[in-house]
Amino acid sequence: MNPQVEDQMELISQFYPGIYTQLEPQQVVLDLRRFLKIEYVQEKRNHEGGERRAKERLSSGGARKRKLTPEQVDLLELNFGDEHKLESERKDRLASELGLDPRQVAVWFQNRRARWKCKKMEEEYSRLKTEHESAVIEKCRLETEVLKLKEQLTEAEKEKQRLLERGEGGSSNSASPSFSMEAMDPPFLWEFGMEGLEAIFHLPGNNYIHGIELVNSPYEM
DNA sequence: GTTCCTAGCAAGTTACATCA
DNA sequence: CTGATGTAACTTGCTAGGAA
Repeated sequence: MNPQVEDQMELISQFYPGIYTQLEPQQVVLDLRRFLKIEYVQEKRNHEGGERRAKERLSSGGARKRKLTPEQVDLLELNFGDEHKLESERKDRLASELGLDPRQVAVWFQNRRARWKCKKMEEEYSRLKTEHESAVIEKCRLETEVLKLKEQLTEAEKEKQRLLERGEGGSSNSASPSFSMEAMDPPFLWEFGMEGLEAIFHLPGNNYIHGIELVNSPYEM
């Protein structure tokens, strides 16, 4: 038998006399470590505390994983609803009321806090996801609007160019090749009537814009 | 001030019960 | 029987308080 197993057997024989004698030592060590979870290595740092806890666990039933009754869970949930933290006094009182080990109550609260946090994170994720999706939709809508406006701007500029060319052809006093509001005398504009003006400055949906400002728009291609 | 012990917690993991 | 799921119990690493 290797020294470590020997040590473990000694430890086990102290706590659980009579149990190991009927079985192979290796099997006893494996089984007891499995079912009673004797933290041999960890107990080195806190040996006495570990022994005490191991004994407490054995005295309170030994076997692990006992499903709590609905009544026990109800009372625990009720207490958790009041306060997520569990001070020592409340833990002992609850354990006594429920007929459980105080450690079980502590473990239940730890697990319950973990589940609560997990659920909160899921809710937060869901909320952020919805927000993100709304933002993406709004971004698409705005991009589409920008495209439409660019098209309208292009059309307006083409129309402006056509009008300028017609103006140049019919009048010899217009020397400036570039378009500007200042360069256009009111009589010149009025020559084309209201239809000509609207072709330049009117946008569908009652959106009137300033031609010059749109030319310098940040959305310009 | 330092060391040791104890208790509690979060995060991650394991083991078991239950169900489809 | 088996895989998925929920959860009790455990492990690890850390912190804090009290006693020696």
